[in-house]
Amino acid sequence: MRFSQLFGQTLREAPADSASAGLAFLARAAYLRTPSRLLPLGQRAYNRLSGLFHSELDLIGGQEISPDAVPFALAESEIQSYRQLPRLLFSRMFPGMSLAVLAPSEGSRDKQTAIILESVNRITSQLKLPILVSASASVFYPHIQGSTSLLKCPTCGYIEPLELAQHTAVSPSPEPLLAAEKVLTPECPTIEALAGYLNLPESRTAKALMYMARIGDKEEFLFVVVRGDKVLSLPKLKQVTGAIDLYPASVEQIEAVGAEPGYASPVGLKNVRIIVDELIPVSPNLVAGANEHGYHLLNTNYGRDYNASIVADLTTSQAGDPCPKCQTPLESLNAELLVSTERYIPSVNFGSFTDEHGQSAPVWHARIRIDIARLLTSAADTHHDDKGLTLPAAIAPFDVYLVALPGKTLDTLSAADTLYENLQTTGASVLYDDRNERAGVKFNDADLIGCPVRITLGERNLQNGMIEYKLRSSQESQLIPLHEVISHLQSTA
RNA sequence: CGGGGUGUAGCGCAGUUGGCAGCGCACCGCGUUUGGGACGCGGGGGUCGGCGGUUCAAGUCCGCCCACCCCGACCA
Repeated sequence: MRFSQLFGQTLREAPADSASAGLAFLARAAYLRTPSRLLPLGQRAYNRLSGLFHSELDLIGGQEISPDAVPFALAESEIQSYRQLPRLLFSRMFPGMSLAVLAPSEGSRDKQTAIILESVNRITSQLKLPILVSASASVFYPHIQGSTSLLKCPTCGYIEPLELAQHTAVSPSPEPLLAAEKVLTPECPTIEALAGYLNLPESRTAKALMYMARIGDKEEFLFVVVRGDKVLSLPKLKQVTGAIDLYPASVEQIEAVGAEPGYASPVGLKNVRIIVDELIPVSPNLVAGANEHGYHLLNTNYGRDYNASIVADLTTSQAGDPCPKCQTPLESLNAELLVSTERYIPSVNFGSFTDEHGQSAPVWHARIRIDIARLLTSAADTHHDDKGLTLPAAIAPFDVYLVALPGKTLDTLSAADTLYENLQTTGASVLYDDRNERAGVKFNDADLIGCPVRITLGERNLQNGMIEYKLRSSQESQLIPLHEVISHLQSTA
């Protein structure tokens, strides 16, 4: 590629709202304008990164399908026998890759997932990217400005996003159950107001949350109860209910099931799917709504006053909570999600097959999304210096940055043209800076864009038949005879 | 959800008591330069985030909305 033909220009100053140093350099170096708007240089780096994953997936039997082919639907129509499992499908669609594991059992699926994570790990270690793998098999890039909050155990290394971290089981409080009692609680539609009015800690209250859930092709009203001091985790609620989508119920929908917005309670509700957090059954004598405007009930107790169809861990953790593995207080950190893993509970819509014993069995699915665009920005955050990008050779947009400096007596430009042609015939990708610019401009852009090798053809050295050969990663350059450039490049590459 | 901030040329920014929309970089032309972001002269480029209001006159004042950034909090 001749630089004079390149689409997109380098910037002397980064956009003011650049989210990170790496993103600032990617914008300055004309790789991209925003993380989702790649320019040709950025697309080349993206393609190389994508190619690394493609090669790894080939090695472990991954097979590509078109981006709009739905793996669930394909499994239903194509999988008949246990001999056809497990399979790994993938498709490519910006900003990354979507993988689907189809397996004959939970164990097989998790094994396939682990194999994929090993492949991801080989690439991230090749690129020298520091990553964290969560207990739920997602991959994160730790970054101070990351948009995901993780909890990490400093002792055993347990890592999980805030919303998914498990809680340690709490044994029931020995407190005797008291009789329920209706009390007047004016102007107390929130837990904070209620706890303040009754002069009780928020942990002595039960909080009701109402959602409409899309489960399969049906819509269902969910009445969720968590303790007043806890925050509901929507991802956990999705997991335990199998809901694809959740959204808050409207006032009309709440009233339709017999509850009172602001003073809602599971006590006395009929024909409603009640789901409670696991802390509720072990927390006696909680204050809950009375389903009557302005009133709450003291001393409600799970099991005595109401029951639920599901009792599960439903709340978000926070820094300081005990590690579920070793009880050490968890620490929080920010990170970017690079690879997300979702493991599904089998469903009739996911396909079934005949197993070794002639019995019908459901297909187990996992979906893994690799965010290649974010991997690129993470690589830029990891690999840069004060002059620009220093991306690993495997994902740099070009192998060689060829600088031609015009001379007074020698025709350096046609010498550079020839070298450019010759380099390309060896298979090297070359960004040839043929612009009519001063040397400083070219060198600065070379540092900014960060191709692993820089070759400079100038009159000063060409008089002696030499060119200047410099690695982006090193400070010094070396002089090499012009006719040995190609062999030198091949021996060091 | 609340509070604060920002929004003006591709990028970075200035714009005072309301009075012709500016600067640096980038871009175009000519000339001089030419090994680490040159210089001179000339030039082009604007829905001042959007809608409405006040006013003879709004980038500027008022109201509403949108987007992004920072901080905080979070619910039936």
